[in-house]
Amino acid sequence: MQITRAAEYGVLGLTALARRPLGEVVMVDVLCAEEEIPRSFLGKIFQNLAKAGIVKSARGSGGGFSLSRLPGQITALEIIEAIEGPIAFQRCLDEDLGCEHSGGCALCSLLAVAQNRVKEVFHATTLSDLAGRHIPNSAVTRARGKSRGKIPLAAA
Amino acid sequence: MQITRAAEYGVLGLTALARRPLGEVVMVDVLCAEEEIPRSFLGKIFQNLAKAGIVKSARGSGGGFSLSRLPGQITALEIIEAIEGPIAFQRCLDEDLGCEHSGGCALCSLLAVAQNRVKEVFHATTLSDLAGRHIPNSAVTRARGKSRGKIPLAAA
DNA sequence: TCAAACCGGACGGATCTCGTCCGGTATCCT
DNA sequence: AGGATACCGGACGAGATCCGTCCGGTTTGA
Ligand code: SF4
Ligand code: SF4
Repeated sequence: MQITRAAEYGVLGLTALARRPLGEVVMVDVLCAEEEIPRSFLGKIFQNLAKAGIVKSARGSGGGFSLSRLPGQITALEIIEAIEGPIAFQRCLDEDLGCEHSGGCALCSLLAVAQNRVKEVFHATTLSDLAGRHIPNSAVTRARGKSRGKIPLAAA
Repeated sequence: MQITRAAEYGVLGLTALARRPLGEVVMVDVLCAEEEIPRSFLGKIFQNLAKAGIVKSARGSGGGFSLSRLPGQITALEIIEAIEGPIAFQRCLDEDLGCEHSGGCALCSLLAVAQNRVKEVFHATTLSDLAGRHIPNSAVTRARGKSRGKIPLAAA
């Protein structure tokens, strides 16, 4: 019952991208430094994001990634499903290669509801929402290094 | 992003128990047969349920498990958390040994909401709800064996 | 031509999942 | 008392998944 780190890093990396004007091309090295994510891992994750059409990739020198849409038009659901695959609480809810029991199963009905609730939440949240209430990891660790105290909140 | 089989089996086993009058003592062998669950696995799962106070265990010959409360007073949340541990979408949401970033993280706020949605759903569903809309696995496979067709729905 | 940057798959250690097994203990029956 | 029965609890192990890393290949710009 957990989101993977890949999804977590993906979202974090995208917020770093969303902080910039639309279309600006940024290398994964820069994103990694800002959010303190292992470099080669984020590279791999962004490949999926590119394949899903959420970011555009530019190769060669001066290349990198750029958002392919406005942050307000990218939902958290899209991002997470692009990275983790479709969210499915149970095999019967994903593909129909699930068990034959589906028709009369106590769990299926319960899990279907629960799963749809989280999909709703993820669908209603956009990348710009996320970026808005986010403080980059690098800023957090810098502050912690200096003052060993509270981190000032962005929206407070 | 999945419920484990242990939780699935646990719920299924409990519905089998809930089909009987309150307090009736049933061996795990019987529960397993009804819901077609590996025997030694369900035994292990019911140990957790006993520890959580959801079922009572009776040892020795003629022993087994019995519900310790009315099915209407046992929530799905209880059952699942007894088996899987607390529902936590992310380490920072579980214990406070999470990352220092919590204060300004884009994900924490999103995941906290999503997680609470599923907790609500699980909390609002009781074992009697589940048992009511459930057809035992053994009945399903028997029907499939005979007719190779549709399984009649309980509530339709 | 050369260097920069992504692409894509292979790989490996760590952890978790799904069970099984077995000796121990409590209970009941005779 | 002596079995037989059934849960207890921990160890074990095969397999899958997670978390990254690595490296050779390809595209692009200078
Ligand atoms: S037993 Fe129920 S919840 Fe589990 S896979 Fe089958 S239909 Fe789905
Ligand atoms: S980065 Fe955010 S979501 Fe992830 S563990 Fe830290 S506070 Fe929680």
